Amino acid sequence: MNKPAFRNWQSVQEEVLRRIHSRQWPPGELIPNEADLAAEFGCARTTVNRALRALADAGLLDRRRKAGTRVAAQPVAKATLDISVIRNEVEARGQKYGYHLIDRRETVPPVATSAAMNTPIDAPLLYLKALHLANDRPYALESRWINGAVVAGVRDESFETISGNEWLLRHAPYTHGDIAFSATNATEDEAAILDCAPGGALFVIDRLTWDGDKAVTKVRILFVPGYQIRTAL
Amino acid sequence: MNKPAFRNWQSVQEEVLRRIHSRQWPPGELIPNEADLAAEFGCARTTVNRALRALADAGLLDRRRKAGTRVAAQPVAKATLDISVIRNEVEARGQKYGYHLIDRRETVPPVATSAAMNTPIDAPLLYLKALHLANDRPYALESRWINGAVVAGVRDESFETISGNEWLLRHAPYTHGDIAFSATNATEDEAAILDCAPGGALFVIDRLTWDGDKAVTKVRILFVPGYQIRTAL
DNA sequence: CAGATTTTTATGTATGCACATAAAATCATT
DNA sequence: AATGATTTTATGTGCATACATAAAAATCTG
Repeated sequence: MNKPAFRNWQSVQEEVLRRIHSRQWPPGELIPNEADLAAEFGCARTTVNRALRALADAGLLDRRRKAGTRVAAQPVAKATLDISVIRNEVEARGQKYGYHLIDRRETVPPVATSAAMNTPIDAPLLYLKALHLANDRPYALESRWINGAVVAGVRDESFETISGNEWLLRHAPYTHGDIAFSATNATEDEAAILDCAPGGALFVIDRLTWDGDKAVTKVRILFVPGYQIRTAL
Repeated sequence: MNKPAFRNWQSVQEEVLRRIHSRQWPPGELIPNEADLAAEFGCARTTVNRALRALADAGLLDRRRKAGTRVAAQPVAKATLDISVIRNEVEARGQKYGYHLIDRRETVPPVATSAAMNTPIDAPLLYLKALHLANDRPYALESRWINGAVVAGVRDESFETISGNEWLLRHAPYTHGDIAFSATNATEDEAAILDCAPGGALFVIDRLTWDGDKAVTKVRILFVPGYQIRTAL
């Protein structure tokens, strides 16, 4: 075997990928250790490590100290979705973005909401309901609860020209959150707002955001029928 | 300022994260360069680099050569979904997994399918339709087209005891693919199979897998109403 | 032989150094 | 002032080395 000289970690990664795809290293198989690969590729172990680590991050390799590195038996496809600001999403499609505030009030939320956000059962929260538009057509309906006790200055914001989405991103720090995707049938109300048939299948994003142990905001976004969120594998 | 001694890249990352979350480094702001941070943290620049690179990968920092590193103005939340084998998904919930093959035939697909898979319009493909069960209840309905010209040995597999999902993972190499999530209303047929109301909102995963420039398989999976896919941010 | 202990080994990471590279900033030239 | 060449600078990466750490494997011990 001549030495093709793998001079950078990307080329090493490509070669490893090639071997995985070609089944030269089939799923589940133990691959040579870093030192050996480094010798074979004619580069430093650091470089091999970088390449393998990236592949492990991507879910294609399983690595364990001492046990070695093996090709993932079931490459848990990691679909990385970019959940951007809706405005950006719409504009990225080359469409005109529009925003319309439907409701804004400070009120005591349903118990399910205060429970999920871990707020006192009788504590009022700020509620926002707004419609996002693409080329003047309904695009997504956002219903949001904001914890005014955590987010400074929300009560002074009318949200008539900026969505909770964007405002919070700019003003509310957060440490972590979780997100869920699902599908639901449009209620009569929702159908009227989104200009679709009642019962239409809506794509749903539910998101709960925390700053330490305090809930910042809980939002549910309903997308019009036909909406797709896509990504490469 | 005393020196807290940041001895590893994780602790550096934590500190940087803390400064971002606390708005000490607000969104859009340029942060000190690697060398300065290394000096401040009392570690090597390499270590700072590792920490910042990881954060950039996560979408929290924007980095450009010479221009420096700044806090992402709009931290595109990257939701990383683990699309595992359905069997694993079910079993991970502690439920009993079941599988039932509904249909298997070799036939010429609809033009939309052959177009998407870039196969000759009159070329027959292998079609599979199967139901995944959790605790003996319908869980997901899989409809799949497989390119027999690309996948060796598919024609010899009955798929009566193993899903296309798992079989392909073990036997068919692939280089890339794309995936889309959406919502749809259950047809009469689908409702009957999934034991739900016709028109019920189903969560949909569409996936198209390639090996180089040849399509390997195209699959649509419909999940029963109520299905959620979730992840942390 | 079971169970505890030690050894071995592959990955994980910190460091100093060197150089590559992209892009902003500056300077030179017309 | 517009254009183009040059310098500067922050990030990107490679490498040799050293040591840390987890976990498998081997060894010891009762």
